[in-house]
Parts: sequence; C-alpha cells; structure tokens
Amino acid sequence: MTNTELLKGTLSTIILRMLSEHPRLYGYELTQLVKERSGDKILIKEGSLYPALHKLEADGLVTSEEVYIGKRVRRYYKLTEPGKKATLLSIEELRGFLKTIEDLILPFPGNYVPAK
Amino acid sequence: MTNTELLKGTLSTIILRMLSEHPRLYGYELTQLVKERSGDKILIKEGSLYPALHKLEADGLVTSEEVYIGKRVRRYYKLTEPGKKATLLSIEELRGFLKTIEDLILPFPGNYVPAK
DNA sequence: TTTCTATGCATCACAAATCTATGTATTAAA
DNA sequence: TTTAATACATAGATTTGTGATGCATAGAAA
Repeated sequence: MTNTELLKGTLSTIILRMLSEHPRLYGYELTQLVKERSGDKILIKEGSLYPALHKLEADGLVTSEEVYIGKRVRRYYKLTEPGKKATLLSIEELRGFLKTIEDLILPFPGNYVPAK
Repeated sequence: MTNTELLKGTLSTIILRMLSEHPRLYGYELTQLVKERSGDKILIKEGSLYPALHKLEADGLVTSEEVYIGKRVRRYYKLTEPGKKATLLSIEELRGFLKTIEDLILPFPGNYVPAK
C-alpha cells in the first residue's frame, strides 16, 4: 500500500467492508475497487491480499468459490452470516479507533491546556 | 495499547504531537498524558514507548536530557528543529490517512452504487 | 516495619501483519 | 512478438508493538 505502516490492522476491515456492499468479489477485483474508491491512495498488494483473504476464510468469515473464465481461474469471495456480524463489529472498532486518534492529534487553538 | 494492530505506525506521530504541545516531556509523563487525553483508550506500553523514543532521538527529531529527582532519574525529551518540521509532516500524513480510511468505510445510504 | 502501589528507566523474545520478490499462467493490445 | 493487464499464490524479510522481565526509588497503607 502507499502508507505501508499506517495500514496495519485495517486491511481485513476494508475487505469486509467491500464485501458488505457487493454480493461477491474476487481478489483482483477487490484491489481495483479499493484503488478506485480511495483515489489511488490505497493499493493493496497481492502479498497482503491473498493471505488476508485466506485468513478470513479460515476464520469462517467468508467462503470462496472457483469460477473459470475461459481457462483463467477466478476465486470469488462472499460473506458468511458470521462474517456479516463480524463486519459490523470490525467497522465499529475501526471507526472508534480513527475517532480516538483524530481527537488526540487534533489541532488545538493555541496551546493545549490540560484540565486541572 | 488497547487495539494493538491498529496503532501500528501511529505511535511516533502521537509522541511528536504531544511534544509539540509541551516544551518537554519524560517517558512516563508521556504515557499518562496520552492515557488521559484519549480517555484511557490508548495505553502506551513501556516496551513500545522507550524504543520509539530512542529511535526518534537516533533520527535527530528529539533530544533528551537526564534529570535527577532526588535519587530517581528522569529523561526529558524535547523536539529539535528538524523534529518540529517532521511533526507537521507526520501529522499531515496521518490525518490524510485517517480521512482516506474514513471515506472508504463510510456508511452508505443503502448500497454503494459505483460510478459509471 | 513491611508490603503494596506508583513512578521511572530499559531490554529481549515473540507475535502479527504487511511488503518485496518470485513464480506460474491466460488474455488482449500494441 | 512483446508488453501490459489480469489472476492466483507463497516464501522470506521487515516493521512494529506487546508481554515479560529486570532494576530501583518513593510514598501510602497495613
């Protein structure tokens, strides 16, 4: 990805989020979707994507299905029922985190004055 | 910290941010400040903090000074001039990242409809 | 007086997540 | 025919933070 370190921990949530909008997606499609939706800012690497997808599947949050397009294989992923619940929780958690960090690095008017 | 994975890459920016509000801080003080300012959500561990501070110093973004309080040692850190510049950049970058992720996991009205 | 808690620094072994690099293969365009 | 895009996958290296541990001072509680 572009920012490397900062993305840690957000990838699976992003994947789940994308799958919650689309009935099914395959890996490459997912990277393109995220790339497009982020204005080319988040470029998911294959070396990150596939392990992440495999882990989500191993955890029972998604299922996959191979589809042949001519001779080329595609592996479509979709959310399971537990996966849908996990998605909501995961997004909630990420959002809370973002809020926390934002508040922390907020620009203060002048200098910060700690509470007495 | 509380969320472990999500914090990756944000720690040094948080430290720099705190130092930009206070002329100088020592390690323990910093953890308490962040704990307080985050509503007990971000608890910086010693195993994260001190290596991070040492790295910032090695990179020339902060300088430190030992101060004895009775027999007890404190090591105060403050921003260098390059550190001040780096702080601005670092915060800018983090903020951009937060915005990008937020937009990506935004709750859509109904289902997302990709642009044609 | 002893013991617990807080203060205060530090380092090491480990785990988790992602990246880089690499590999294989199909397909379409130049 | 060569390049770029599509499409999957894995191995090894790197980064970052955590947990555990160690050492020591200081104040409060018991």
